[in-house]
Amino acid sequence: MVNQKKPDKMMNKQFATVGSSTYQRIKHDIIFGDLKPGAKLKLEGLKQRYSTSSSTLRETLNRLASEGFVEAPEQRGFFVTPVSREDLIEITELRVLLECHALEQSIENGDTDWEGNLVAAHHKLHLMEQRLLSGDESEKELWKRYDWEFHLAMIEACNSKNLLSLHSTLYDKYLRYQMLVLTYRGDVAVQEHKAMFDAALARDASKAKQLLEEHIRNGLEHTLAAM
Amino acid sequence: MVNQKKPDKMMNKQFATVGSSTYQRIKHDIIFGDLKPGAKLKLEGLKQRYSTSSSTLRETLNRLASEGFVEAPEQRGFFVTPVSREDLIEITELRVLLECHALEQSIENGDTDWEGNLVAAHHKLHLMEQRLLSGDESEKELWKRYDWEFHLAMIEACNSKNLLSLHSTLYDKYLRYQMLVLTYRGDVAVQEHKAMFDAALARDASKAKQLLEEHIRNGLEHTLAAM
DNA sequence: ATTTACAAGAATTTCTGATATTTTTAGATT
DNA sequence: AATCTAAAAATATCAGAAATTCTTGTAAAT
Repeated sequence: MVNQKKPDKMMNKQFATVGSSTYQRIKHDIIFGDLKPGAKLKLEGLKQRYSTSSSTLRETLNRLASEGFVEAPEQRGFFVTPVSREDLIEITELRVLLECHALEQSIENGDTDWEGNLVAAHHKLHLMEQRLLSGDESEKELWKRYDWEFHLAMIEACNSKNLLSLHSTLYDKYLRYQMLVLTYRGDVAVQEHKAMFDAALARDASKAKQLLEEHIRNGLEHTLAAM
Repeated sequence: MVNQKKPDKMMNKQFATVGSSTYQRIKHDIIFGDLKPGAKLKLEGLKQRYSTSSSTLRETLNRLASEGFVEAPEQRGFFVTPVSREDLIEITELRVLLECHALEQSIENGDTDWEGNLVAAHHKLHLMEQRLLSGDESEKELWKRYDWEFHLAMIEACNSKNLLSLHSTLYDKYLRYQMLVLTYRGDVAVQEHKAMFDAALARDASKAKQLLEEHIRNGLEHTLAAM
């Protein structure tokens, strides 16, 4: 007999509650630019757009405000956090600091599972990059997902939930800037990924860190130039 | 509790809205242990305790959840985030990483205002430490405020709002652990503060970083031993 | 004795609607 | 152009109720 505990709930497993679904959707729309930087977020409008009530919306917006995707000046409502060159530079510097540190720890602690996961993540990213190089730019979201999963796989064995959590938020903030300029660095980025991947598997933490730092900084230059 | 003073025209209004006041109060009660780690936060009870409605409370708890002071498992309500040795170690490592980096930047960029602020902050901290050494442990909140203001003054010229914001949250999390064991390291900490202060004023970034790292790690050992 | 099943009760999530307060706007005045 | 004020818009807060989910105690089954 197949063991199916709760077949009816498994369908809606993706987003259990209206609250978390709304959170995901608004965050997505901010990161992918559907909600423009600086835009006023009027409760009335959002109620319509996301088919939900003001209580749920205010909870969501408060969460996003505390993460830095939304600004909530006292008694003046909510705004999408504006973008700026300075902010992008700050975000990037922090990402270099945290991600490099996490990478070092991860390379030190990573076990066989970590390696396996990393190989898989790099493979999937590489396949996607081939498609992008051949001109198929149709699936930006998928591309960024694989990029995220690769970077996460690299640092996942760092042994610090707090660090992974901070890094995840930073990555999302960086991602918004990337989506804003919306260009692909092409073959260069592919090679950088491959080099980092090799250094990590070879457990060469020092080299991996250096490559990662260059990779992130190159991305910054590319994005700054396009702003 | 970390408290930014706002030199506004309306100083008499400590907290403008019910929401922000409730936020401050609950955060304070978590950090200072009035709301115990792991405790269930029942809406009914909180409504009474903080004299506010469930909407406002849910907004507040969502914010605190996103900062990591509260856990909000889906459809099971809210809990004060539990404590653990591992978490304390993670927090400490992150604080070393971020605060040392910020200190380096700050020493590099700090101008005359920065120096003046730092001198003042260290002076106030030092006065308070003298009182503590002479046995007057009556004002722990004040002591921690001066400690915070000193550490903040050290890194305030780092030129990164994002970094200062992350650091502030980390400091608060670390503070909860300190308040949990509630002991004073005494003369040793006083000397560490003085040495860091001198190195920072002398613009010796490398030495200041090293001293800061030791200072934070010594605090960790002290807290771990008392847990 | 331990596990399973299920119904009653408790708690949470979500929504509606109402009120007080504050901010924004638009028009009038200087 | 700058300022003031009244009206309109938006926000913050609250109370309460419906729907859903979780918890728990008790009975039934293994």
